[in-house]
Amino acid sequence: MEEDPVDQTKPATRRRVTVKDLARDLGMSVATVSRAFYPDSIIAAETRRTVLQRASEIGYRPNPFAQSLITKKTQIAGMVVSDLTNPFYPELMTRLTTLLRQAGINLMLAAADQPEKIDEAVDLLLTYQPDLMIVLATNLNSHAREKCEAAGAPVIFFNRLSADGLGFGVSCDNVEGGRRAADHLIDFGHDSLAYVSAFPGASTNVERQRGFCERTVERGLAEPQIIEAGLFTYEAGYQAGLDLGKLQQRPNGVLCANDIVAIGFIEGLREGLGLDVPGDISVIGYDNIAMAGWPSHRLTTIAQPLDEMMAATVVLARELAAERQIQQRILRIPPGPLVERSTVRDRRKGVSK
Amino acid sequence: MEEDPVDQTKPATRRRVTVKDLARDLGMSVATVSRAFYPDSIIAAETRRTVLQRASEIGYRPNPFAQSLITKKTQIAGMVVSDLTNPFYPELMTRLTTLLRQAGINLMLAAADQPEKIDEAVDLLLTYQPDLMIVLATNLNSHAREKCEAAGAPVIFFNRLSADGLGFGVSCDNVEGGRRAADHLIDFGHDSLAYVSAFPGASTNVERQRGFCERTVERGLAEPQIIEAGLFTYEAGYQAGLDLGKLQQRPNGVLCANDIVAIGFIEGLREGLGLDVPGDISVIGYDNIAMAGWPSHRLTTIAQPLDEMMAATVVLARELAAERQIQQRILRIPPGPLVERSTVRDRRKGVSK
DNA sequence: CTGAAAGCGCTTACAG
DNA sequence: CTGAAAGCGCTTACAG
Repeated sequence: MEEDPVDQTKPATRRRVTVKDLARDLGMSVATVSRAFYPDSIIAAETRRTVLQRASEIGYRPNPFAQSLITKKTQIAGMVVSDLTNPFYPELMTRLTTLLRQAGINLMLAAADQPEKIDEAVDLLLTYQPDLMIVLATNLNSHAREKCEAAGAPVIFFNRLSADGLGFGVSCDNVEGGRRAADHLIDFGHDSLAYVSAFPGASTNVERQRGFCERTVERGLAEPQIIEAGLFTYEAGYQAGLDLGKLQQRPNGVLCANDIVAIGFIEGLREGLGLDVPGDISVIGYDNIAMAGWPSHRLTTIAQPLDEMMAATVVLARELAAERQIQQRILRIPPGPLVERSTVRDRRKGVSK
Repeated sequence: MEEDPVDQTKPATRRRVTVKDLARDLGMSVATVSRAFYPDSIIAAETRRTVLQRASEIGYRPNPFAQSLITKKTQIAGMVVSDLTNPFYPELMTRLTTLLRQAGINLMLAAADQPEKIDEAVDLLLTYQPDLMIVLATNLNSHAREKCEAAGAPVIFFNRLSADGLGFGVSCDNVEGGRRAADHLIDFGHDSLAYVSAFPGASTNVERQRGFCERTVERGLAEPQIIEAGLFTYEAGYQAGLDLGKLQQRPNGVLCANDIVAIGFIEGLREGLGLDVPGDISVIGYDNIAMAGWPSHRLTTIAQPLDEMMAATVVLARELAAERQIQQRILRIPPGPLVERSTVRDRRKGVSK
């Protein structure tokens, strides 16, 4: 029947519809059409409605590249990650990306399997003139931070703060979290404590340790012993478990720098040293990742106030994507609750349980 | 001493250096300067050297937005993810991002905590005219795929293929992987097999199941029983473990759709049914994620040929970012080896082990 | 091989 | 409130 020789053999040129097309279609100038997309610009309400209406009909959306050439804003946030083996971060990334999208901000990724290579990745990303950077799951040195700022992209440190305390930061009160862990252990009759330390340059690690140790001493116990795991990984935690054997006095209550370290640590204790958790030693983690709730782990842990932390980040990101200069600041969110599961034993004497 | 009143109080205007600046600096035209950055353009080798040299001295890099306005290429790949709770994907993301960066391709993220919302995320991303999309850890419906292609972004499905078999795909030979698992179990004396199925719409799941079942029958055993977990998650695997109790005949060898399901499944068996793995039942996973090697799991599993899969993806991405039209194709990589750990027992009679 | 000019798709003073 | 014009930072025919 061949009634339809319209088959477009040309290579699907899919020319995007442009502001000119829409203007012609509406019999308006491109200037007017353009204005309809900016809430602050002066344009008749009726005109705006017409434009927006027709735009969505024919599928017009302003080309963000052309926009950014003029506005110097890209609505792009750079997300800098490295250590994605800690499940805390993937869990976070999807949600944060979703939230930012709802605020009209797109995420470009700068990742590096080796943390030292993160600078190169950031460099390429900077080429795209992101309005801001969000640093997750890695350490960004001051030099790199300055480079971002020089390129017009202020940086938000999520969860960890930068070493020099500059830049924007969103983090929970890790000192307080550490204190709570100490209280919990001591309340439950533990009298010999230890802290499993992870990356020494990470503020989270340092602060949790400080809170934990401070509070322990305040409560009249000896300063907790420190076991250096060195990294925020399962493997490092596992090794720390083995290393516990080298301590002169065996602690009966331990706070680990985070959940993934705690999970490795407990395995190390069990497999390597044949110790029982919580029978011989009680262990607390930090973060409350999904895995902490798995039957194989049932880890008692301090939760992070994730929702609040993300909400704060989005607010910050919106401001930075919209405005020019904002005062740098650090946002501190109170720590989440201690989630009791099965890795802390009640050692109180005379307490029937 | 106040010898240095040079403090730049102006708000760090950081005007980016532009092609004009560089041209003026070199006493050349902007056209010539521009050409230096395109290997294929006609320009004296000497001139190119000079330009590139000076460019890197004063920190000039072409503005990709301005470039893309003309070239219609953005060097941006959209990465579509959703289910990041499966550790397989985060492990992958960092490495893939790194590799793509080395090829000069930047990654923009489209994520959604609920898989149904992925379309909206893709929509916003499309605004940035990515040269291609890479789909990971989620299902993209045909409609969304067509939308991407209509917007000029061909899509590469990584690990999973699209339901309709269209688009580009990089995946290992999951049928063969399933067959190997069957062979291993049968070689080790198992005679009653089962498959724990995950998301029914995922090609990985379907193919592994098919290979496993086919081979089992070929070897003369009864068709494996199917336990429906429904999702690629720990929780689904755990529930499947409990559900095993409902089977009329208890299998002694099981292949799970992937590692994270297998880990949950084993826990379910242990905690819920009091069964011993591998004493009562042998279990094999698929992927060989880092967690499979942890002492708490020691999961026997079929490895994915990740390096090859990523390399193939990068090659594809480069082509798509550079050229106009490329024939769609599916790349099949042979499966990785079966990694023997501690979740499969040797049941052969008369074999001293 | 190089340069002057047009133009990519937008926004934004500047007039009216 | 709207339109004509300039210009963002580039690339690419087109001449030479």
